[in-house]
Amino acid sequence: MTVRTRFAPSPTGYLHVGGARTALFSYLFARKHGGQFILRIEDTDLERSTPESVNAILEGMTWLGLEYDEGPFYQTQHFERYQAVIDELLDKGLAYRCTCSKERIDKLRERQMAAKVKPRYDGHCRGHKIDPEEPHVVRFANPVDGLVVVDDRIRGRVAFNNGELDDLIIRRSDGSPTYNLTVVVDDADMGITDVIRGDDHLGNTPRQINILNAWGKKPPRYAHVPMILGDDGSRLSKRHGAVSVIAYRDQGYLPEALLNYLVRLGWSHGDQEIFSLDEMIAFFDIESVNKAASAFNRDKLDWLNQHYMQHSDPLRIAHLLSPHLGALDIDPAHGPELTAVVTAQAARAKTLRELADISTFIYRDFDDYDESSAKKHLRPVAREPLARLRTALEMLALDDWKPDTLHHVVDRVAAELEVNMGKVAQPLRVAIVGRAASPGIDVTLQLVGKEATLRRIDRALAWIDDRQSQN
RNA sequence: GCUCCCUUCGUCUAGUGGUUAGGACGCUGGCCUCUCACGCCGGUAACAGGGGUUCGAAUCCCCUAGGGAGCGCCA
Repeated sequence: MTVRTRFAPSPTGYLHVGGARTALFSYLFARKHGGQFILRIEDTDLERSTPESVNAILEGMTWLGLEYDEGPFYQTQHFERYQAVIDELLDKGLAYRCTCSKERIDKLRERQMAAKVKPRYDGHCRGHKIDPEEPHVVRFANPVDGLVVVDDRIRGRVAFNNGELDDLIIRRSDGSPTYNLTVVVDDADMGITDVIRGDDHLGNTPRQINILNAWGKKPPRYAHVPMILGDDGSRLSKRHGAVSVIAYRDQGYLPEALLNYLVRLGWSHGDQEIFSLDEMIAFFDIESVNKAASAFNRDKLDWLNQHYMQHSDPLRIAHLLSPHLGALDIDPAHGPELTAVVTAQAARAKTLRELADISTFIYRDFDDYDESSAKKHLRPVAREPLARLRTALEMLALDDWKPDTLHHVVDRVAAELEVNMGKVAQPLRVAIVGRAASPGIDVTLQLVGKEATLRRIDRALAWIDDRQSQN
């Protein structure tokens, strides 16, 4: 039987990192076994489902590159099928109509909590003859005794006592089917062989297995993956920063970095940290996913993101960087080759956004000098080196405005003045960049260009003079 | 309250009866060096606690503690 997995989010919000990891695991499992990965939107909650959320989920999946072979399917389009199955269950006496009021159920729950027992429906309407015309819900007649065993690929064997389970509602009084019924029907109809989902569903699994068994279908294999926690160990939420996959994109993270980060959360392959998608597919093993929840750690994501910015094709990074420059009102067309910027700066930033941020000096004059940098390097002693640099650089032909010649010029000025390279390069750097950090001085000058370089040296000279005259 | 699940450095993890408990992020010392990064070398730091089983337990069993999820006419 060929493996078929699915990712089945409910469209009540964006695609968050926990869902993304579940999707990734399902995707990898399917790919590894040469099977299919299916996307199914669980939109049966008409109240909370929105088309915006559907779009956000699809957008997130696309950005991550988690390609599905079938779908997206929408449960709202399967309503007739669900009704048919419920009717079938009703006909066979595997489900029954129930007219218990919410008030009665609430009271029952209250009493049970007070008696320190697990709140559950008491089967009051079981065996009652109820007129289908009367307002009612349909409940699944759960087995009263015996054991349901979930043979989970991650959790191992988890047994539930049927006595703990109650007769869950499978059709609401408005006629709509409920979650536990719809998943079961869709998974069976779609031939899903392996259900990989969040472990908040572990408790639903025995109920679903019971429905499947009653209905005469073979349950799929299950794998319940633990949840992702915030960096403080509590449930991941907005207050931990971004949880939406799209927010990571907007902040300048690379999809491969997020994927790589996520795959290592709860799973490992020896000591390997860096995984291409192909390697993930080759090595991923659902059985070795950890049982414990894990905390999301931004620092490690940053490290991976920088790694990929540094080691990916500069042309691709350049394309992805472009919009971030645009957000800073910079048109990269007016400047050096973007790939040159990427090559020079990638090792200096954690995100594309930061990469854009530290590269603005290449495109336009900075506003103010970084205070401590200017104080340290634009002192009166820097006047002479800067003046000499200006003269020497001005004489350079545009064709010679290249790293090696530029390096020679700076080197020569330092030699003439019999000072260290740093005494010359640092004032120059602050003059050009506005602060004391940038790529090598030769590369920095090349990226900025001759015209801006001379202009900024003049500005620095004026600044030094101005400052001196004030004292 | 009840049911189920979980517990190795701060964090992600390796480890499946015998290891100086390994790697990675972070932090940190150094090297490289025109700066900042990158890179390289080194350091810091963990088996939740208690009982067993065993010649020997991070590894097996039990208990305790702590954490989590579920107990919807949500998914």
